[in-house]
Amino acid sequence: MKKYATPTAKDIKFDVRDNSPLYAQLARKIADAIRAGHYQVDEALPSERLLSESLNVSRVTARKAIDRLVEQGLVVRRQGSGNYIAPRFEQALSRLSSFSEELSRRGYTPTSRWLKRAVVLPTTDEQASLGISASTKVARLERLRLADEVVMAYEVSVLPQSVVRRPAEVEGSLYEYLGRGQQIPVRALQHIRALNAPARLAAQLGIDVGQAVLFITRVGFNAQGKAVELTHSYCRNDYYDFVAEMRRD
Amino acid sequence: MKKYATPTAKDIKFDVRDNSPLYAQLARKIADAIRAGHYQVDEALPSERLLSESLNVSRVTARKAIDRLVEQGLVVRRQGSGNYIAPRFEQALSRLSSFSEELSRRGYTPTSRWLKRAVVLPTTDEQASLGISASTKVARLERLRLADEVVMAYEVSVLPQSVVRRPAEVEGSLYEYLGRGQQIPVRALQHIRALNAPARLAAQLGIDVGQAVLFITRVGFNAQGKAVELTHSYCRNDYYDFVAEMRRD
DNA sequence: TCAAGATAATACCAATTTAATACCAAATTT
DNA sequence: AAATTTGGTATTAAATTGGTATTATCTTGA
Repeated sequence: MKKYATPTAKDIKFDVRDNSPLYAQLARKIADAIRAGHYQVDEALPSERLLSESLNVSRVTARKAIDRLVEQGLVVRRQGSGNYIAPRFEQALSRLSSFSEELSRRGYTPTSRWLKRAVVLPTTDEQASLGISASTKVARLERLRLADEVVMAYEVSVLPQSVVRRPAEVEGSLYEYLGRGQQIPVRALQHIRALNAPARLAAQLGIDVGQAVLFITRVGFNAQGKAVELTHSYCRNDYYDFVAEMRRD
Repeated sequence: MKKYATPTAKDIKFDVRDNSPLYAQLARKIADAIRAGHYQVDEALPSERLLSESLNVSRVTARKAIDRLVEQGLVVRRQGSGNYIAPRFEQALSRLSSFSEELSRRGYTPTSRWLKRAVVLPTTDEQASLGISASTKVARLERLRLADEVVMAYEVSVLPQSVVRRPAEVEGSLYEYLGRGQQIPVRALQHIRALNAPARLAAQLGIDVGQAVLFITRVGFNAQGKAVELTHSYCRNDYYDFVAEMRRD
């Protein structure tokens, strides 16, 4: 059998106790490797022949495995070229920076007025977003965000207690605090919506009731892909706007 | 025809574990170098011949790699002069997709109800955003955007007439139309704000006056870095939300 | 038990990439 | 203005890659 310089199939192994079809096992192994980040987006998988030879299966088997990955949207085929890792997470990439960092870069002085820093039990929404059980305690951080003494946003952050042991110690930048524990989010999904400010929020932001505000929900993931942060931001729209640079690829 | 005599470039791999074509690997390598700040904006890359000789690949391969960088908007070509790092490059990356593309990907059927497709003179704002003179005519496209027959957004796009000669011919996806003329935006700056819907907009979107809507202003740039699109979108917030994935780098 | 479907192997087909070569066109340098 | 350098384009051969049809075998369920 032909040997290759490196583990071509990138650590794909078969489980002898698994009696599901070979191609299904192979598909699962490759999918795991992709999700574990062993391949970059747009990188080619080993060719079907290479895969089949290095794993000692027929090419059709390897091919069927890849078929499954294509169905799952993990891989795209290109005849004559290869099978490529499909763009993940809709490939929407953008620089992730915290409120503090963003404002500092623009020359403002960011401050916080703390409303709450406590360890509590999570709501069901928070359990779902963070992937934790009902009994896993979380740190809940509520504060007003100010730029040069002007209230810009009301923000609620919820993080597993394992990530923020002593919430009261968080002072300025949450990300700065997290960075020390290697739990800083490297990826986040943000949902951006508009919202008519209800009475309590309006009072806190110092705006009229019903005024449109940006409502941003962010789930941040650490380097291991674990959700470590759920933040709801209610941003005054007249002082702050959200800028995104986008690219086509 | 000469046989691949010398150590064929096929054996040269920048990353032995990467099965991607050579030019793709090279493109990624150069892109990484650019992002790492090894080149200044406006600085020339090594010439194609120099690149190919120093890396022992054919000029076509080096050229294809650069092609990819140009498509990504990282590099601009100047015949007779060289390939230069594109201006205004920032590391904030996010996938740029049009309304149509976004909805299609989510399984909706996007349609448009056209309100206006005309060639007119630009407003001063539009002149500034697109970098054109007061006498340069523009195509103004106004439409309601629908997903599965439900009004999702009201959108106004303004483009230089040189880019859209016959506005009335634009039917579905604007980007699809632009793609044929090689003027498709590869980069865009979006400002996202919240807005209380004024009467006219509310009527068009079928919502109450004062209801919060997402107001998105987008300036799109083509591969040469020229502004080719200015689009204002007023999005119903209850049906559509804007999702952005962000990364730290 | 036996037939239908799933699974796997083999062989051949078609698209694409790589590469080499030659030459054109635009910009820069001398 | 001429020479040089740079990107732009076209053509062709060979190698590589995915695409597909066929067949044998195994598994599954009526």
